Amino acid sequence: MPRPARVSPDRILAVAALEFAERGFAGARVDRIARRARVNKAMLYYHFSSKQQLYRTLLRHMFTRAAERLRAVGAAAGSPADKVDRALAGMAAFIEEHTAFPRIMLREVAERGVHLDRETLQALAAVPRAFGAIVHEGVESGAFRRIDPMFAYFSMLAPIVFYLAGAPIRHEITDLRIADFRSLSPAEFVRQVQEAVRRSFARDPAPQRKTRRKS
Amino acid sequence: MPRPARVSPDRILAVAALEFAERGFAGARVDRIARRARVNKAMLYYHFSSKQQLYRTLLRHMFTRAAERLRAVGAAAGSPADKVDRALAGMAAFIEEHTAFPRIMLREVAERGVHLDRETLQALAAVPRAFGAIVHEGVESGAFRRIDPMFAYFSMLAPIVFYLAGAPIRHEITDLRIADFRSLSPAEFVRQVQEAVRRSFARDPAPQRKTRRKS
DNA sequence: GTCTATACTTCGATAGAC
DNA sequence: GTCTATCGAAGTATAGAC
Repeated sequence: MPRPARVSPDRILAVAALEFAERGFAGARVDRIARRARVNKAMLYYHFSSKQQLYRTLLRHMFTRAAERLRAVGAAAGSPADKVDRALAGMAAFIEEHTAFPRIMLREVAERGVHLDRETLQALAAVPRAFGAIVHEGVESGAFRRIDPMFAYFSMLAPIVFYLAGAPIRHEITDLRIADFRSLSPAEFVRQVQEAVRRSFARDPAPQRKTRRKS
Repeated sequence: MPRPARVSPDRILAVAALEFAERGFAGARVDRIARRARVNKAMLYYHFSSKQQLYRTLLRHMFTRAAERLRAVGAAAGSPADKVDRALAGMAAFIEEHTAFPRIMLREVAERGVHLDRETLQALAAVPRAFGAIVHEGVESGAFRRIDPMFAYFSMLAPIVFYLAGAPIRHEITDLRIADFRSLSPAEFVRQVQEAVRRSFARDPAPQRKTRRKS
């Protein structure tokens, strides 16, 4: 290892994460990113050829890290149910460490992924795939009922992303005395999701009424 | 009723929903909204005093309609479990009728509600409140286990919003042959959520292992 | 690799006639 | 209520010295 080079690209990426999370791609200002990263604009354009390129690089990094974390959970020892618990807790921890992550994901879903190129989409796809591997193992081993992996992914991750990212709005509503939206702490919320998922995925729950419901 | 007045304000709002959903508040262009609504910019500013005012008016309308729909479900006859099913199906239908709605919600959560004033937050708060009323009834009547209303709201709605809004990205990933993300149809996905929520909310499921899990 | 200065474009909003 | 024309601010990106 020669030297701790690339200090300014890394600092630019860290600042860009905050800016893109806070304002979105269109609202983000290259000037502001450069200033807060303590480099000038020309320097930023020297490292990243455009605003879009900077954005894509940032997202690739984020998705890759999140997927690595999930793959580590999947590869570790434990029952499928334990892995699901740990995957949930792991993503919640990842989100609290990288608060920009859920906000950018929320925005990108709303934008239909228009800013993402093939490479970035590949990094993104690794996240649900890591989730899917865990769920698949549980289904194959008979620990879970037959569950669509994409359904599992969304029913697990979406509530956590939404709840954590939605905290400021709930606090605002509570502070203005519009309604009392004080509710579960993030940790407690994650436990509730774990509990719900455990019940939902379990192979043979208590025989409910045998009625079939329509839409 | 004198006349079908206010045709242009309504048309502006309809077009603005598409523009704000597509580009976000910062990315939305007032010029584009005016052109696509077939009014000129000065006319738009005559009806809505600013871009922000237009945005807030739009959101108030959307939230109000969604909440009304949910309150209708809550007020109708049926068991709490049936109402939960119908609330889920109702929100999915609402989203498919107003595709701008989930995208704007996603963005607004990411923005921490910075564009919303008191009146708009009031309209927003009515949505989880209508959900909460249904869940509360189920808990009180003993049909459901003790569930935090805010947890119920997020675990029900977030997957549907995310899944429906995320369809274009999944299709893109599938089309580029990065991964096969073809999965459940929207209707089938909603049924899966209904099934999962039924299992999760049920009062006394099959006694699982009595182990307690940590984080 | 790093800087200053600026070219070029597009935006939100308004003036003022009709 | 509706229009055309335009202002002033702010944006992305680059030129060119060091």
